[in-house]
Formats: sequence, structure tokens, C-alpha cells
Amino acid sequence: MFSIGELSKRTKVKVPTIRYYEEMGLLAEAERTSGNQRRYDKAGLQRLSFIRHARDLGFSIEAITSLIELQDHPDRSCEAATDIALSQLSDVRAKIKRLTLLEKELIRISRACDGQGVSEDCYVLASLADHELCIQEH
Amino acid sequence: MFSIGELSKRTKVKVPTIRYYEEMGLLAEAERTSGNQRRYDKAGLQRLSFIRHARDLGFSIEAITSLIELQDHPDRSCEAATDIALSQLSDVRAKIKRLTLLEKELIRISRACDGQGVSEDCYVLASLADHELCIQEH
DNA sequence: TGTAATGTCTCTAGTGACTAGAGGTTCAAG
DNA sequence: CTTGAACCTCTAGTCACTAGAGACATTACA
Repeated sequence: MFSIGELSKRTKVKVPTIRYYEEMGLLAEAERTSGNQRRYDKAGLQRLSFIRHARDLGFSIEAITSLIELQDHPDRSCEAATDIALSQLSDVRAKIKRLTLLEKELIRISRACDGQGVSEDCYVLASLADHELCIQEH
Repeated sequence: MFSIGELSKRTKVKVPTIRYYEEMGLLAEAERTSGNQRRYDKAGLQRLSFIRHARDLGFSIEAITSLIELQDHPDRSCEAATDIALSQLSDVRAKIKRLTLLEKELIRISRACDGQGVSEDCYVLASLADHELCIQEH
């Protein structure tokens, strides 16, 4: 059995975040010492590692809640889990696509101004003021 | 002179968002009718278009505040503007990089499970539980 | 056993960039 | 002059935390 600080060190999840996950129902309520401090075991450590890894991969708290539901019912079909992963994948792809457009536009805007002039003539500012100057939608 | 609703239509920025920008100091306080309603002119429209375009490109409210400062002082060097744009560009690139790693990992995880089995054997869930199963950091 | 340092507790409030809703007022059309 | 849409302010909610206050618990060492 170890303390919340120890769990924090092992999982690299900050202490207040652990408490937050408990409040959100992601983590079961921890056992307590006689002095009301949380104590965790290996199961708690594994669950928090799962959550942390899923968060790192960008899954929302809501998605993780569903994944944990499935984990707790090993007999259920795992279709929902693949669905959630695929939906996360398409989110990520959409974001990449959009960011790539932004990147192109920002390169173009930055290249056009060397930063040596005066703001009245600045192409960065002009580009932001007038969307017509853009080579594409973004 | 036109109303906030009209401005909203022309810029595609929602009415409460316009009020929010005013409160944040991005937009100057609008003139008011005798009945206390906001009225805008062409200058207000241009400024809001600028803000909207910058937001679309992912600039933060804080960055936009600086850009507007520069716009209001046409005699100043535009070095700061190019700096802000370049910093935004490097943010965007960092995000793309990270998302691309996530994408790879998610593809791998999703491919390994067809969703036909039972959650106990699900590779998606196993992968999330154990970071060691990942082919790379993310 | 005493004490001091560190860790933990709960609670409230703040972050960014909005969004939603309540309850009331003003405007423009007919 | 009425009606209904648009507008006003204010508060609270979103997401996933983060920060801080003030009080209590645990642990290491003298």
C-alpha cells in the first residue's frame, strides 16, 4: 500500500490530478488510513497507468470512462473499444490536416516579411487583416 | 452604422463572442445608441475580421492583443509581428509532429483488433494498459 | 518521546476561449 | 401602437486540469 505521492511519482500523474480523476469517477475511491489519507495498491497503479496512457494518446475523459467500463466487463464485445480508438484516430487525422494547412499559410506569411520594416508595411499584419491574401482556405 | 447582429453575420463571429472580445480589450468599446445598444462602423468590421482571421490561424488572444498594438502604431518596427508569427508557426509544427506520432500509434493499436472478440482479449485495451506495447514514445 | 519537515486533506477559485441561459429592454416593421 | 425579433447584463458552465489557503497526518531524526 502506498500514498498518493508515491503513486504520483510512479505514474507521473500529479497529485491533484489523481484526486480529480477520483472525483470524475475514473478511479475508484481509494482506501483510507485512519487519518483519512488515501492508500493505493497495485490495481490502483495499473488503472492510473491505463488512464495516463490513454490521455497521452489524446482520448477524452469521457472516452476513457467508456474504455474502463469495458475493461471491467471482460466478457463484453470489444467492438466499442475499437470504435472509440478509430474515432480518436479520425479526430487526430482531422487535426493534422487542418494544422498542415495552417502551417503552409504561416510559412507564406512569415516569409513575406523580414521584420526589418515598419508595422504599417508589414506583410504579416496585412495578411491577417485581409483573408483574400491567403492562397487557400484554412 | 450597424448592429452587433449585423456585424456577426458579416464576420461570422457569434454575437456573444464579439461581446467577449470587447470585454477582453481586443475590440474597442463600441458606440451605443440612446437605448444602450452597440453600433459599429467599417473600422470595427475590419478589426473584427483581423481578429477572426488570426484566431482561425490559431493565434491566441494574447498574441492578437500584441498584433493589434502594432497595428495601432504604424511607425513601430514590425519585428515583433514576425516574431509572433514565427512562434505560432513553431507551435503548429510541434503539434503536427506530436499528432503524427499519435496517429501512427493509433493506427497500430486499431489494426491489431478487429472488434469481433471479447474485451478481455482486446488489443486496444491491452495497448492502453501497457505502454511497453508501444513502438515509440508519443 | 518530542519536534520539525514534509506530505496530505478539503475547499474554493482560476485557466482559455468561449457558450448557454435567465430575465429584462429596445428596436423596426406593419 | 403593437408585436416579435434582436439586444442588454449577469451568472454559470464547458474541459482537464492547476494553484493556493488553511488545517491535519505521517515520518525522520535528535
